[in-house]
Amino acid sequence: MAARDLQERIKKLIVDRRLPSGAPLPTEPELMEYLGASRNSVREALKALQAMGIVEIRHGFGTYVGPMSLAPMIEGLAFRTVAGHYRGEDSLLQLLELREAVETGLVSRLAGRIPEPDLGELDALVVRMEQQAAQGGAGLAATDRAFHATLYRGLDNVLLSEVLEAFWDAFHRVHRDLGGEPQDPRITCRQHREILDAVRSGDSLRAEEAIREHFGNIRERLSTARPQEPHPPRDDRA
Amino acid sequence: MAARDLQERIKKLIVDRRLPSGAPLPTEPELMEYLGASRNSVREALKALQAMGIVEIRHGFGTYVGPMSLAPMIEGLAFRTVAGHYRGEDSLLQLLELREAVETGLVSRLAGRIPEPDLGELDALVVRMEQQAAQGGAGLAATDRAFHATLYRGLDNVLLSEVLEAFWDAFHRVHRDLGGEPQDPRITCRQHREILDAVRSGDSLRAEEAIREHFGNIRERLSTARPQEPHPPRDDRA
DNA sequence: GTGTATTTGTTCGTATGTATT
DNA sequence: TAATACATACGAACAAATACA
Repeated sequence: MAARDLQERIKKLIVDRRLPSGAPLPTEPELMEYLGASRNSVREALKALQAMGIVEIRHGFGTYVGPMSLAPMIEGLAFRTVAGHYRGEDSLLQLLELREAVETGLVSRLAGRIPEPDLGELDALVVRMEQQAAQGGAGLAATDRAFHATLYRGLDNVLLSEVLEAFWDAFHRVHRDLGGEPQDPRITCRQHREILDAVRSGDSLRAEEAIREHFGNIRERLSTARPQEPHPPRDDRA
Repeated sequence: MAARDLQERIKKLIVDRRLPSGAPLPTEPELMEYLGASRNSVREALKALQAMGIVEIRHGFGTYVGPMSLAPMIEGLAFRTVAGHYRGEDSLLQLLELREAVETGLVSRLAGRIPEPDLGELDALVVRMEQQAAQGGAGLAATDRAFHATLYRGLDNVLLSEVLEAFWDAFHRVHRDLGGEPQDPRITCRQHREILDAVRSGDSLRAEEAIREHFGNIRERLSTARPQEPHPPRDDRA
């Protein structure tokens, strides 16, 4: 029996039965009978589906419908970027440009249309970012991530928000695993403040420019730091 | 031995040895010895990596480093969208809005900066599209895909282009599998012509508006056609 | 075209670890 | 603590596809 078919039939089973995220899947013996395949074949199919985030396997407990998050996409993007980097491509720069291209387009549409509570939250995030910058910079990355996530929440499109977060995660994971130098925290803070002021004022062009400058800063750090690195890479985590 | 580790160690092997796409991986017996695991465990790890597009397994031939394409991302997005649709979410609309948000931002940056040969190619594509529309509409989808791909080629970022194509593929695969009605070919042709004229003229706002109108057209077909569909879904292909 | 070696695909049986009851 | 159900892991065998002499 073709292994490729097994994956498709399990996916079909999830869709047909309208199983929501977290719903239990049939056990392996049940799947063996339902699919007419051996345990190993079923397991290989489940492993592949797990890698795509479609199912979730909990040891000694059972198999469940996955959270349908974009985590596998992050995984794939990150690996593609790391592998490309060590082969001499400027894959990390391309990933950064991808983020820049998407975010500049979005922020200009968003300027002046961010709900008040989100603006307040962004204020608080910038303040926290300034505190963390003054105290050595611990936790800065998380705050930066939250800032970008909150900024684009007003788009009211969960998928779009998740994609942006996925791009952020992939970039920062690769940047960290490759030992990239962190930004100057004060400059980063100032630029986030400027982004917030711009979108609050409703000036699309200014907001776009603020984002562009923010990314320009990161890009400079990227190109000046290491043209190529010969040392063995760190292992990236699950 | 944790199965999760095996995947990571195989990925690490690829990166450490700087294996390019298409390079042969060690055979399963070799991996068994190198990783100190049984054949079944090795195979499960390989299956998972295959699902992520990191390795490619060819029956009776060998295992190779994958093409690192975004095909798994398309697969994941498509399934997530289909599953969400049948659970009553407007996931397909969200996917369309994701494309619209990204493309409107990009086309305004691109207006007036598309190299002449690409403009000529776009011309030819619109002409072909009009021919296909007149002849019943066969092959229209492929031409539409090529139009969007060529349009954003000038961004000179392979990753960005691939991501956009991935979004296109995911949307159209789901739309087709869900039995969505095709657009009116004449309207589609006219809108693509307008997009081309706008970007050629260099008018950013006009280009943005043209893209928005194009997507607005698709969105209407989407919302009027089927609020919810109770019939069992088609199987989606590998 | 045949046969053989290599490599992946599939299956079975068995033992072990883990969580629920 | 014991019993049960489940996933995890290993080893061995045979089938199928491919390459090469």
